[in-house]
Amino acid sequence: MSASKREELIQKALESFYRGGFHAIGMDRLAKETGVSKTAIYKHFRTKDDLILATLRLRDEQFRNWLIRRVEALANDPRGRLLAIFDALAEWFSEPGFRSCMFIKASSEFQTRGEPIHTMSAEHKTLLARYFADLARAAGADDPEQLGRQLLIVKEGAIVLAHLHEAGQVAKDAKVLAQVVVEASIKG
Amino acid sequence: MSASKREELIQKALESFYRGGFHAIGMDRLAKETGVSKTAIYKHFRTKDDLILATLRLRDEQFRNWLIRRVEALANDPRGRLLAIFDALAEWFSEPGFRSCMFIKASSEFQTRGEPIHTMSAEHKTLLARYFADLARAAGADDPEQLGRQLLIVKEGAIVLAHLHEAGQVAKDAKVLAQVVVEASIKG
DNA sequence: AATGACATTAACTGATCGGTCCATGTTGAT
DNA sequence: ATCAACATGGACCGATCAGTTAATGTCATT
Repeated sequence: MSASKREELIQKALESFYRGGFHAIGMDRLAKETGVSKTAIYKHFRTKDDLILATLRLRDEQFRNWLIRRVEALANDPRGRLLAIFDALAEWFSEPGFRSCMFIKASSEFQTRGEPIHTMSAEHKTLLARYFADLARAAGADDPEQLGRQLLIVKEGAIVLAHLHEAGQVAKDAKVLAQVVVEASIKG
Repeated sequence: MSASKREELIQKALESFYRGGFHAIGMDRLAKETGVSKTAIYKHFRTKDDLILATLRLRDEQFRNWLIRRVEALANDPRGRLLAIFDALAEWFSEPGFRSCMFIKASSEFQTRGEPIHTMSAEHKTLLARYFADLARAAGADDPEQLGRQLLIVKEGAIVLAHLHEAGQVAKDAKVLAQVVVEASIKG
């Protein structure tokens, strides 16, 4: 299997797991949906968990790249970018395929601390917190790390509720919330 | 099976599902863990989903009762109670058995809108938003519904992150965040 | 003591689980 | 043309899935 074929498999597995859930999607169904035979899958991934980890690595990269680019496109100054996070989120929520965050779902199904999938989910959130903190620092926040963590809390809460309630309303509430906390955290 | 026996079954099933996950816990294992035979379970619940719904109804009642009582115990004025939500959360996060929110996990495993379990999860969050809005109204918030929804966003985000990162730190960040937004939303 | 209503265990259904094995392609280098 | 290397589908493994059936056990009422 070529490297691009392998990436294609991971991408399709990602979509299947995202739509169907990790435990709910079996390897047989996955083989059918990806078009790659089970034997071929197990040539490249020792276990289902390994494949899940590969999809999460891809998702982490794709999501953070997407977010960073969207934020950069939507605003030019650091303070504006902190708020643009939530405009990007609103766009995501309104996509027809939106089904919450893959890592929230992963940590819901793999709950034990120390479990690789759980750890991977935690790391994804750590990287986001770091990105937010970098923006906060550039914007001159009094405590950029804290502001970063707070904005991450808002983001995660918004995702959970957008999946359950009216996503447009949730996005608006989250943005107003972000404005308030950013305002309060940047005295300059 | 007596009514109290039935409640006991639902309570034990709740704990099993909370610890193990909904798809991951099979009915055989559930029978073993609850001490109630599979036949007896199916006498009272048509399907596994029906049993899950019963556990969620119980959880909704227990969690909201617990939260309301904790909040009432921790503060006497409405404004203080809005913030006490996050002191109660901190207590919950530090419990050894804390494993995120049962409804976030339920909506992660049952993702389709309209599905009873998904709907039930959404309703739980709606009831919490209503409670928060009631407190916000009593505290004289400019837009109590909005403040209620915003505090719910903070709560859900904090739960997700407390499950992944250092729970104590998350609780502190959430409380500071809540203070800022409450401050900004109550001009009186 | 006999009866009826209920709970129980345990075997069983067909389907699916994660994972393996094998016999058959398909391919590229010699 | 041959051969080695690899990919393939599909059968297969024992275990488990949700859910059912039937035979046995328990117990209160009569």
